Amino acid sequence: MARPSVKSEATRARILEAALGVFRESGFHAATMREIAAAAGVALGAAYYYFDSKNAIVLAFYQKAQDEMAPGLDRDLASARTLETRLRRVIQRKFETFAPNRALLGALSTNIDPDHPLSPFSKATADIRDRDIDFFERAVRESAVRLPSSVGPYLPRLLWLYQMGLMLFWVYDKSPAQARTALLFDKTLGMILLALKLSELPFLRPFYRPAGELLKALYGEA
Amino acid sequence: MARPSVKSEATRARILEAALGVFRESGFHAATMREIAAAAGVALGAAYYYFDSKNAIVLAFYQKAQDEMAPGLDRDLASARTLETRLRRVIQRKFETFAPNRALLGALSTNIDPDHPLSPFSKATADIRDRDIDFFERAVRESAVRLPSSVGPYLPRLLWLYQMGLMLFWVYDKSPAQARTALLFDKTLGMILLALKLSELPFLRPFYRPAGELLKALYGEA
DNA sequence: CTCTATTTTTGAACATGTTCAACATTGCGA
DNA sequence: TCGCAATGTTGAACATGTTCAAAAATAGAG
Repeated sequence: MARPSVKSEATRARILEAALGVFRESGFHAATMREIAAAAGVALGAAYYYFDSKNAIVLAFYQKAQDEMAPGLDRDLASARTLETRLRRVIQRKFETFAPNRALLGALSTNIDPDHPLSPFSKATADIRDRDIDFFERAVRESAVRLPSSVGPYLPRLLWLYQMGLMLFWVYDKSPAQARTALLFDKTLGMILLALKLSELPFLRPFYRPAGELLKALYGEA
Repeated sequence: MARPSVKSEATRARILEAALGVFRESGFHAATMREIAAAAGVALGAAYYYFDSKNAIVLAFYQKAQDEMAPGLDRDLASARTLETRLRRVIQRKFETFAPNRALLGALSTNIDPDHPLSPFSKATADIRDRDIDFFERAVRESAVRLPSSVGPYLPRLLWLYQMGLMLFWVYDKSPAQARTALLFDKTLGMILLALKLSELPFLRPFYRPAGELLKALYGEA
């Protein structure tokens, strides 16, 4: 009974690298599994031995990126106290991590269908998603900010959603150096934080109450 | 030089109907062009003579639905004055129109990639989109509501985006009778209208100013 | 080392979206 | 009515994601 060998791992890595290369070269769609296999120096079938599908390769890429990103995120969170700085750093790091493969990220996040394997909302990406949300959980939990009880429990998931939207915008942002995304990020983050502060004003109760009710109904108690 | 004959139109319609049937039966993905052609009683190639691609069939479906929806929307807008009622009716009608093909709509809106033909943001869907936005333009323009100048010009597009999000949520809403979507619709529409009213308070300037700046930068002057 | 079970590798085969060249039908001017 | 150009129809052919049975390499027990 042979255990996963070093050689096997190397072959897998080689295929993954080859795939990323081909993806960068021709884009996710135009890239063919035959090209990828050829670039990795293996037969077509071998690619399928290591990865369930072309989609699965993209998932593996994201998972790897997430692994590499984690220590940096730990540092980010360790060195900042205010919620604004914490969020800014966490999201900024995601941008930086994926910058070299910005286009490829499109293949992963282009699908909204929760039944599609590559959707950010699918079961196949649940692990990835939970790990991602966890960083926002930490960003919120250990920060010195008073949260309205109506949104508090849902804030990490909402922030993840917000950041997901930003990433989507970024992936397809054709402005130089993705300046539009930078602007969107800057302004909206400010607005979000201001909205959280304003939620303490009794005056604005009529606005925040339905939001709280809605979140409770959609996400459940918890 | 023969002009498009009645017979030709009939064949096209037959293929479209057959396709919708197969889509409803097996879902967009599982449906094959060969099935569709067979169901329509034509050869595979004929389907491609009338529709550029499988995707194009979905576009044709949406376009037809839009045509059928237009008179109703006209009536909706003629018979309501307040912005809330106008928006509620317009969006409600879209839900009702697409209800029988809710799942199929997923095939159209699942993709966010602006380069994907079936994306609500693509060039291929620009006509459809513009017509859609136009209804929101009318809903806003002829209504008796004071709009903050900072968002006014962008409101139709923003509302279209909002409604797009609702439709997406709805398509994948697995709750009985899509009750969750109904709740989301009800609460968020109320919040939007309240937000528009609150925008007149000088007190909340710090919140609305960045929003206006952002919209101006992203959408341009206009 | 030898043998066997497991892991890895291979490429043919299959299904399906799409293209295309050939064929059939139709409309119309003469 | 005849001939021809435009329109409509056909199915074979192709590319590509995926499956699979068979072959090759490998590891470990004896």
